[in-house]
Amino acid sequence: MGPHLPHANSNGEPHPALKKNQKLVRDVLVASSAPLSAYSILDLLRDEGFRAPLQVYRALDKLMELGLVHKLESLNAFVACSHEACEVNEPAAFMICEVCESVRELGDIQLADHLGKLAANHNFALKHTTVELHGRCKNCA
Amino acid sequence: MGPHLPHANSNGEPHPALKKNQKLVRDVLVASSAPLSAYSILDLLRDEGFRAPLQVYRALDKLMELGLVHKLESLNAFVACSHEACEVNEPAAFMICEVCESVRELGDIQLADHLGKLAANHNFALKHTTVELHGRCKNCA
DNA sequence: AAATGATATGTAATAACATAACATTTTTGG
DNA sequence: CCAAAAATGTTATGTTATTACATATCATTT
Ligand SMILES: [Zn+2]
Ligand SMILES: [Zn+2]
Ligand SMILES: [Zn+2]
Ligand SMILES: [Zn+2]
Repeated sequence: MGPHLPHANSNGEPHPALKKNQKLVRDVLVASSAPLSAYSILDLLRDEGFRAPLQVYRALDKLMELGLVHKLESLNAFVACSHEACEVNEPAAFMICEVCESVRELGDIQLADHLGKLAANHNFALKHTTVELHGRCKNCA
Repeated sequence: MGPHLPHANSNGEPHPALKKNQKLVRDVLVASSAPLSAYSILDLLRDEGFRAPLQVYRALDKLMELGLVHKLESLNAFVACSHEACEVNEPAAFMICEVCESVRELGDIQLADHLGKLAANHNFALKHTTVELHGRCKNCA
């Protein structure tokens, strides 16, 4: 706890407020080509001092809140956001390859629109959508 | 094959081949207004002789294969199909109320179409889609 | 009827995913 | 500096799902 902290934000980081654990978790997700489970992340961060699942889940919760990470419900796994951060404008869909495990995050306006109208037609107040497409990617077809 | 098998289907059942456990599991799902976790189903079937999770999971696997039951990935829970059985024509989407836990299964052709084209545009061989809408239903808004 | 093979079921143990509860440290704002 | 708030560390526990192996049931073949 040095007296004269440089005190971040002098840099151009889009999300300067990330804490140590949050940054570590985000980094392993960004570096990974496939989605990672919370426990995989835990294993990858043992050397950085991680000991318990909660350290991972707490970081993930915050990162998801910031739109920097998304959860793939059908895999119980997590991916870094492909964009700067989705935040308000939610991701529309994920295409998940069952062979190479690659994930592509799509921001299809028309799809979001369609789902919005679908909900409206049923007087359903839409809060959050989960759209996950499983199959084989271009390379693995 | 056997000489004189009555060979089911003399009755009007859409899926005559259901085994005892499969029928029990299906019945509790049909009777439930909310989706049920596998362990809830297990508890509900203690009196019928169920003792272990696998009895439930095996029945669920078969029922899902037949299109009689669907899994809600975002809840880790299961619902009976609202139709006779989805089988080939997959369900398009589920609207899930966060208040009353009601689930409405939708078979929106246009949505299925849109997702199909989206996949095709990316040379993605689509096998299965998960679309789950979270929010508040008409009654709970 | 007896043997076979395929499917369904029973049971115990364990793996995988996630949260509760509480103590301690760090950060932040006055 | 100080108090409040946020983040972290740690243990224990809860929840969801699968592996492994034994047994039973039923249709076909001998
Ligand atoms: Zn995103
Ligand atoms: Zn692939
Ligand atoms: Zn259905
Ligand atoms: Zn409702």
